[in-house]
Amino acid sequence: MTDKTLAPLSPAETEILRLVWQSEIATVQKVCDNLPPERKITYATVQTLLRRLEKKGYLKHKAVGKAHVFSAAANRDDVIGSAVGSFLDRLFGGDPAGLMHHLARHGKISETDIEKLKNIVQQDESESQGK
Amino acid sequence: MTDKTLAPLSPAETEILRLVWQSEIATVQKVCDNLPPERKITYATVQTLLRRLEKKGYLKHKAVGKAHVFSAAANRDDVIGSAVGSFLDRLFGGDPAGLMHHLARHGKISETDIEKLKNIVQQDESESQGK
DNA sequence: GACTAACTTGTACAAATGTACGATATTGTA
DNA sequence: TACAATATCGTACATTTGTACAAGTTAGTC
Repeated sequence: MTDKTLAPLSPAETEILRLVWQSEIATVQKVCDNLPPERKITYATVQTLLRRLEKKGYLKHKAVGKAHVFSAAANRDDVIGSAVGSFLDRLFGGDPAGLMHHLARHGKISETDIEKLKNIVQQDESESQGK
Repeated sequence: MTDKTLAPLSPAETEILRLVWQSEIATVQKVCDNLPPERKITYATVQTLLRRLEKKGYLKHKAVGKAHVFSAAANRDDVIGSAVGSFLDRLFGGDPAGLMHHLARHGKISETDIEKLKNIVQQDESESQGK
């Protein structure tokens, strides 16, 4: 057992959390810089979201110079897993195939992508076999 | 153009909307019945959510007997598309492959699923070719 | 050592969300 | 036709969410 289920992530928090995961030196400024250009949101707002993410246990920070550098405090894969899980529940009654189906039908995934997936799954199967 | 972007769906609303899509005769009672057993939520709450969904333009209703029967007022595929889209943006920076990858790595999809996907994609490709 | 630029902290606040009660209306039934 | 069961309607309300300003702090610079 790693962490006792953290408070749920809000959409805006999720967005910011992803950016922190993405950059190694995640300071408020850095996160702002990495926001998509169409995303109009002030420094102060990003800061608030980071604070909340820390309070909820998704992030931690250490002071470096006068700035705070944020980093993951919870396992990224677990967090993604639970976010995907509840999204799947809500919109597809928990069925991943429904989601995949949607993506495939709308050209969100190519044949190449599918080939890669196959490899991953096969890889996984042989692993659990050998175990 | 079909509908001018509706107000965003909240998680709870999404959950209920799916149940309406699912049952042909979606009355408040029916939706309650179809909730997963672990989901503790009263009749009144479901009713409020349905009302809000209607106000937002996702549902409409007609009176049948003393009850209201709800049904889709917006294209289901479009709604799912935009829900998936923003979810993807927030958690995977818009990259569907990231999501698929996650699902594959966590055994959420089998080789059979993948085979089916391949068919869908190939189908699609030949269609757009012939057009 | 005083300035200034870049930060953090404290706080605010309207709107959206999740959840639900009480009152009123409708309908089939005894 | 009066009753009981079942619905809807109006409303409420504590939290959470999204967004952000103002005041205080820190660290390098002249």
